[in-house]
Amino acid sequence: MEDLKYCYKYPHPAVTADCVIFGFDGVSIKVLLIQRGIEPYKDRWAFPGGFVRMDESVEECAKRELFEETGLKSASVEQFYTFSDVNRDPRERVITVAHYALVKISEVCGGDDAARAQWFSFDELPPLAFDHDRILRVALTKIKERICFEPIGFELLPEVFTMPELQNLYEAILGVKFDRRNFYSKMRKLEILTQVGERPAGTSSRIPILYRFNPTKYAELKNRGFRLEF
Amino acid sequence: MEDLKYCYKYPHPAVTADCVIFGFDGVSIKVLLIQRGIEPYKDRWAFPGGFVRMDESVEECAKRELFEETGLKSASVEQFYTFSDVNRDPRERVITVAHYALVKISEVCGGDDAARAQWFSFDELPPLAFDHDRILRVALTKIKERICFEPIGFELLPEVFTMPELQNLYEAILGVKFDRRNFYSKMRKLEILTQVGERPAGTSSRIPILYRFNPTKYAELKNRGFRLEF
DNA sequence: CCTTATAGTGTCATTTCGACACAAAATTAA
DNA sequence: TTAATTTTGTGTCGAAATGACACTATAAGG
Repeated sequence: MEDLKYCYKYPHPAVTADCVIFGFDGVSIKVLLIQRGIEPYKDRWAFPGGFVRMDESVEECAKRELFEETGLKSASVEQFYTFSDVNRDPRERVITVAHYALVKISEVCGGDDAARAQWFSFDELPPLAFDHDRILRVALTKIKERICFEPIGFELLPEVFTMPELQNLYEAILGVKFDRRNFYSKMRKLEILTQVGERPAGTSSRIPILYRFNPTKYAELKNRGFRLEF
Repeated sequence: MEDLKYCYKYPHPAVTADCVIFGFDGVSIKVLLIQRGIEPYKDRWAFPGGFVRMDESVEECAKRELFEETGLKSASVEQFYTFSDVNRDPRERVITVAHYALVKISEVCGGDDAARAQWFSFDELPPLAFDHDRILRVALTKIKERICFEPIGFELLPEVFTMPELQNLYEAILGVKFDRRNFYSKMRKLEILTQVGERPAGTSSRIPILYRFNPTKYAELKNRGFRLEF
């Protein structure tokens, strides 16, 4: 018999923090999953996550687990929903605060810490542990909502990117197609992009222009209040 | 010494569900608070809420506590954020899943169950217990975001209401002023309002037209996908 | 009875949105 | 090598939406 040394007058649920990690490879959105090494759901794929310690908030827990299990240090870890169905974990009552993180996919491709971590696109998802399929669906919904208020795309793209890449990202997240020319002018009007280097030729070329996200301009824009319409 | 009969191998936080209840009296937004009868923060005002039982989800808990403490049975109870700062409760580690509810203010004015419940507007708020002032600020932010996607106003207004009332509600929530005439045409174009009865006079009168929210029309609109712009 | 405040409606200029065509350079195929 | 194709960047133009604004009628208040 194990020693049960933490005792309470009333029953307490366990609390975990899980982390849905989104990446973008230039074409489609990916999710980072970890293959479980222990029961329950041994060998099934799941989101990084773990039990909340008594000296950390759930956000801190999510960041810690993210780092421990994937080596990632992402600033943009944000909770989006708390899943509390009574039987969502077969071991005991576990309530999980689900977070999402947006990372540049290059930061984790060298899987040193992340021996059992792997990127999946949505059309090749393996069966997930626990209720993680539901968590993923909710995460996607929240991301879609958020992209209309904040240019979260720039956390998914490399430092320097092209306009077609940015459009692909928006199309992949929202699941729609945009007119390329209208997307260009809309983005240019926001004035949150800085052109990097010179355009290769005089007027137009097939080599795309490189851009960088301009956080200063974005802060100004956000202060004025705005809405990204798509 | 009390009997501590629920024991675990690892420490578990307590989990509560709190409920920020919004109402609207035709002029300004109100919050329903309950005066605490016990320590800690005895006699301070707080949101209805309580500990999550092992056989209920946090949403069920929020609805149950809401009913037990105010007599309200509101369908629109929705979680919006989980607060997990380590020392937010002096008794023990308590993580709370915060919800908000939108209710018609008339449903609770007869305070039978709610002896210690009282509506407050934002400019006359008493000091709140725990971190409930922070919870309220976050709740307000979430409500503002949501009103742009769903016509939540109708859960706050009586069954039958006037256009000026509806505009006052939007202005109170978003904290801005709209041009009355533009607001009218924008609302009329949505086609989610049904006129109730006849207009008093031939062309214009000072007696406002009564409207009712049309859930069928709204469902159609929502299926098409839409955005309330303000 | 007169003044004031509020309710309803429509106009019009400006801006935005969304469909669309063209030219230049790189890639691919022949 | 040459021609066809793909990709990138930019501008136009009509339709639709936005936002400022004026007028009339009636109820309320003094």
